[in-house]
Amino acid sequence: MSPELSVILSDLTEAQLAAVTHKDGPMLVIAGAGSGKTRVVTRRLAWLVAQGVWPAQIVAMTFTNKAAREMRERVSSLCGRALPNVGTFHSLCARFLRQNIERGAFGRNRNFVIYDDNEQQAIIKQCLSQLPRQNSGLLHGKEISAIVSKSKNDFCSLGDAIATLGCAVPELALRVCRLYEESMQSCNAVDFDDLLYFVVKLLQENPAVREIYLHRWRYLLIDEYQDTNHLQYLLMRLLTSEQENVHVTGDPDQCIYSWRGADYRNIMDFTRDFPAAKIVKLEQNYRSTQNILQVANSLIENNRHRFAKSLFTHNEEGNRVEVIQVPADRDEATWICRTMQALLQQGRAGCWREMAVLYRTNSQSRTLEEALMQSSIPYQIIGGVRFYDRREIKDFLAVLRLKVNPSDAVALKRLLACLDYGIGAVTLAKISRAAEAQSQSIFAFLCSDAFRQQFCSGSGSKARRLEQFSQWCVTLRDLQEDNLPLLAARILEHSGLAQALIREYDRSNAESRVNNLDSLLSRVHEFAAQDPAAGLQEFLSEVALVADVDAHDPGEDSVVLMTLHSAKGLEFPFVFIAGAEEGLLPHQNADDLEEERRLFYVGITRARKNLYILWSSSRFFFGKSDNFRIPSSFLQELPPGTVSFRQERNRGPGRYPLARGNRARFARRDNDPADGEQAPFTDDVISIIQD
DNA sequence: TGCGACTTTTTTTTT
DNA sequence: AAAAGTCGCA
Repeated sequence: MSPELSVILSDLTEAQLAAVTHKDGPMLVIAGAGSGKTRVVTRRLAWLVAQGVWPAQIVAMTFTNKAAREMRERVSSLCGRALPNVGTFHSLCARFLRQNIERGAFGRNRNFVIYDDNEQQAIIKQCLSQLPRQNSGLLHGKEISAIVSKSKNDFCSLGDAIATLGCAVPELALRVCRLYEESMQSCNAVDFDDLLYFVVKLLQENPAVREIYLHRWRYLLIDEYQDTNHLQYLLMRLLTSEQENVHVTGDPDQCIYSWRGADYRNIMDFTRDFPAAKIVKLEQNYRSTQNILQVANSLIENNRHRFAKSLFTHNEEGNRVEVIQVPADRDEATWICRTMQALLQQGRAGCWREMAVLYRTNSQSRTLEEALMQSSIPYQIIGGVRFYDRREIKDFLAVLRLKVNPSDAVALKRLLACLDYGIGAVTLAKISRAAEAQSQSIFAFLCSDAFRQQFCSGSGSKARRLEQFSQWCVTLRDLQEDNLPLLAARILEHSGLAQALIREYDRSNAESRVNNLDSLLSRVHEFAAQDPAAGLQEFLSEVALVADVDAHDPGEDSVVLMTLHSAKGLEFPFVFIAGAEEGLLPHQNADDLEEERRLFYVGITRARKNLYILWSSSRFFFGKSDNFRIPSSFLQELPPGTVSFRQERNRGPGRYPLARGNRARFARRDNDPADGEQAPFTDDVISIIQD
């Protein structure tokens, strides 16, 4: 055996070895939480390369960039080769469409832009506002996006999607949905779902194109298969040839995205789809203590719809899982901080990054954040407001997008709102109509002489402002530069965004926003360094597809805060699950109790050593306090011998002085013990940790 | 026509 | 508590 191969095959159990050394034909790997799935997947990829498969013939699809990046890095360190086709469903499809979109009849060209949810909503609102007066207000933007998304993810007609989802005004909804698709096309834009939808359409309607890719891509691997939806299933089928070299891995107990169309029946039915499939079950857990695993097992056994599977471990028994009741959400946060500090002081935890707080909703992070700041505990929050969602960043991105794609009406509208030319929605609508009459994009029209004749010939200040804006557009259009970072810098400079920010905000506030603009520029630098051939368009594509979890930096020594959803695939020695209350976990709006249970299961199985589950008798919602919270019904499903329940009666004195208006103080990370705001739980915490 | 002050709604999870 | 949406004034 070559030394390389012996590394690839070292330290594997029999089951893992079977999964790793499977070459041709379909395979299903049912991989329980912590059973070494990532290891199996990366070893198999390296093994295929060692068998002589070209890296370019392997396609591996994941849900997050982080998972893809990790896979690429591990494989390249195992076999020294880079795998070019490892990526998320969305990024691989985006790349495919850049090369092939003009082969389909989608009305888009290769410069298409990807609209995120906010931009999608902007388009939908515009469509809604075009409706006759008496009809406005009958439909919500969210309803429309839900219909559009469902029709693509289920690959069904808009009419069917409307019927399934139910709508008070179905005909009207249908009209708006069609209007939406037209507007997207006229902006040369696609939404997230379109990325996959168009690829599936294209492969279906173009057998010749499909043949090319089947020949090029010989081995298909799909990670987290339990979370695939019908559209992704169709994509998988289209990319699988008669040889059926398709390898999927997943865990039905961790299907937590059914609200996005994920259907765990895909994984259940895999052997029906591919009768020749070999199945490997990985049931030994290498991550958690026996106690944690027992808690997880007995919880998930309450689900009726599942694939029989029971995880076991040879790890030590470990501490009992703690369930703690606190009086209020602030106390929950304080208790967590105190416990974290105690864990570190006692040397039980080696550093901050070994600890994570998981919760059901992003809004829960605020209270936790305040307590962490006050305790001077370094933290990173994953999710909530993304860097790329910040106002000033989106403004900057809008200029870049307009430069690449002059049809981007949403970007144009956004810019008019933030650069104060004093041009509002009404004027823009007028210009838009005039542009349409000339069958030009708005941006192209703004640059034209026709626009100046029509709108700038008057002598008023308005005509002057429009003329100035027209000039601004022309300059933007004509900016030329081969060097990507330099181009971005010149565009920013020309945009006048920084000046507009300084005008709008007081000095200190503007400063951090201008800094954010600069840090976007440095991201362009990093991007260009990584991929020198890439242009603005590639940068924008990548930016549109980054997820919250992708921002998680495991190298940074800080406590991690994130939703239970984002935590899938990660592990931490010490895990705190906050807000285990009825209405929150399970969430009141959830329509599948079993999925909520799986979500809790995912949270529990993230923990290696210690697991703390908290619930609070009162909590702030929508600015009001709910004082009658009851514990999650899931807590009753935990095995009593393995869990210890306790009630924390003390109220943290920190709650009152910190109530409001003191954010600025938190921002300074100085925790002065003399100010009497030390939390009162220290003794209790130590007793918990010692038992 | 544009903008600021007021009122209403919203928070489930995300590529 | 924050964001979005509505209304009315300059």
